[in-house]
Amino acid sequence: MSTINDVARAAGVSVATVSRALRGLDRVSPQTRARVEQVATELNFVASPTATSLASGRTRVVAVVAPFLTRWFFATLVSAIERTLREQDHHVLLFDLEDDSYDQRIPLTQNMLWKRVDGVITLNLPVADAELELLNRLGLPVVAIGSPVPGRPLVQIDDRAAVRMATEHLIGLGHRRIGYIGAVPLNVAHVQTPWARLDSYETTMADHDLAVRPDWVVASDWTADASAADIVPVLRSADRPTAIVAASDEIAIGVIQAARRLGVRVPEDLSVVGIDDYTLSAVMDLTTVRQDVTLQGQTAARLLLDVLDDDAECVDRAVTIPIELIVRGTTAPPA
Amino acid sequence: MSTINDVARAAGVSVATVSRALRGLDRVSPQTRARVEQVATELNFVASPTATSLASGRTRVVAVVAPFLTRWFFATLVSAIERTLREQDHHVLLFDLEDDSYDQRIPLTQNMLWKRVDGVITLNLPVADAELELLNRLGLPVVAIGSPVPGRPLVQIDDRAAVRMATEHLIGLGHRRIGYIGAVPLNVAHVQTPWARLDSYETTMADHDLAVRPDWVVASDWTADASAADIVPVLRSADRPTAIVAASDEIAIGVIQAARRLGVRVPEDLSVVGIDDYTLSAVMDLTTVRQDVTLQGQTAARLLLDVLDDDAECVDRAVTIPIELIVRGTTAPPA
DNA sequence: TTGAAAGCGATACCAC
DNA sequence: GTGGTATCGCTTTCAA
Repeated sequence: MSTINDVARAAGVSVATVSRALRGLDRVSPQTRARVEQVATELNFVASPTATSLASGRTRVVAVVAPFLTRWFFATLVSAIERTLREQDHHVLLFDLEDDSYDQRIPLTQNMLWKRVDGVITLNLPVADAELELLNRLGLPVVAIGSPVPGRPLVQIDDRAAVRMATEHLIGLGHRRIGYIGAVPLNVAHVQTPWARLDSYETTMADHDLAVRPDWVVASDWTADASAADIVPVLRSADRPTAIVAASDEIAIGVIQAARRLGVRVPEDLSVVGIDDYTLSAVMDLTTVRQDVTLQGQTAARLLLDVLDDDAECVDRAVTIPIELIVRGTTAPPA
Repeated sequence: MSTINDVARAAGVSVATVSRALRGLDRVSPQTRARVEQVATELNFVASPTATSLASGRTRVVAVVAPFLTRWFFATLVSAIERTLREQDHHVLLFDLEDDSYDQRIPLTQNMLWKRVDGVITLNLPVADAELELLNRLGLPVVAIGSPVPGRPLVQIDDRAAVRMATEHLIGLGHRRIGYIGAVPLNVAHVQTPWARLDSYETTMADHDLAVRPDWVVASDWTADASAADIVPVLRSADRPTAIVAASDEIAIGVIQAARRLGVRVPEDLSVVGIDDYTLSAVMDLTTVRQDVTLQGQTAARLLLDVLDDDAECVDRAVTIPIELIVRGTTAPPA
């Protein structure tokens, strides 16, 4: 492949001129630019990004850092981010910090980021102190989604409002005996979303003078498989709740399947509401609070691009993406 | 941050020695190496990957190219690839070629790859002629998953065997009236997996002297929402099949939900079998042919690393990952 | 075992 | 407008 020297030689100009011409800078005559562009095309010239980065100090690459990837929420975010960045000629370097030993994760390191990326987008990633110090020391712009990174802009939904919306939907239908699934196991206690959601459930119940029964609040990792197992004792008990708020749609689907297996009819015997509006939620006819995940990804990417392009201040701003109740078939008034 | 010069100065040696010492090359005395390493640590030195790449010609970055990302299959692959590559100090540059206009995709370009990555892994990506020519011209090692790239190694499952396994499971249960969903709409006719699966269904039926009824072969894009809608006419017809082979688990889930809505009991009135063993398949109690997606990703990554490390020949090899029938509750003998 | 110096392929400043 | 050239930070001969 050809270098800028080849182009310069073939076009009969200097490399400086080629560089200017191809990057659309001014101080290049139209004829010169045209000739250079033509030669570049003929020679299949594309500037070496590695050389460009070394000289300019910018990589046009953004690190996207996720604690998992296989979950729908994260994959959707990554997709949205990638496409938004690409529109501005930026690329995504992806880090899946999942460890083989569950309940742990790989830490962010200098060697993942240093001189490799211009900025970072974290996806629901609670950062450790050492990581925070690293990001600050490297002077990297960061935008957080979901879980905040101290001092950095944050894109999120209002978790409390989402759960309140779900819970009050059930209350509005006449439910009084309402359980909750999605309390966090201790090992992920540093993630805030689960806490905020659980707390909002409790607050909302209290606001309506409804009792929170400890045995109706069940912990579960956020998979359908686990929740299907974890909810069984609640559904089996003689006096069970008439409705369940699930912290996510995947959890909700687990609950629905468990109910079906136990002969508990949804929604006649049990109403179930989730949060997310996951890919399968429509087909499962699941009532849910929708969050626009793609919009969250786009917003974060644009926020970061603004900082990178304008060298603008990386403000400690928080953007909250609206949510929306989608009533479908898994909720109904209690029997 | 510090450069190799800072380290050299602080350690009282030349940059050449620092370079050798830190990369573990020989011809460095143990004492020198120790001193250099210590100084490097003290100064938080990490070699600039951009400078290293320019000098060495290698980026230690691999492009992972997918037509979608939000689908479970692709996200799982990407995750496996990222983790495998990271173990060998390689990174993933991610490209989601999905276009806003559905049924189309962004093409691979020189500027995505040239001097930016050392190799490419394609995920179920049928490459156009121009793209193939580009990959060859750039001399990039490529490993394909799912959809082959001519002349390059391929990691796949045996789609035909998978569908045969699913179909014969139904036949073995006594079914004779077996339908199929997952034929491709015309706009994605270039993807081969759907064709292979459909063809295998037809062949298997023929091998067992069973009729393939055209009205029981339904086209559908591969989402649960679509399949739930597309299967309705079949389920509604007076003489409907007693069993359905779905080209994927997501499709199968759509079928099951449609059946439920229409009052068709699964598996009493209708058996359903899928392919994948998707995240929700267990909780949905879906009989399926499992494919190990993580293993496919790992295998592809290792294949590519072999080529990159050993400068080995990029053989036109095909690795077929085994599949396995998982019998669960959505299949049973016909009434 | 170590060091000097020539690349790698662009950018960007400063003359002209 | 255009060209010369120092510079980015490392790798890699080649000598010593």
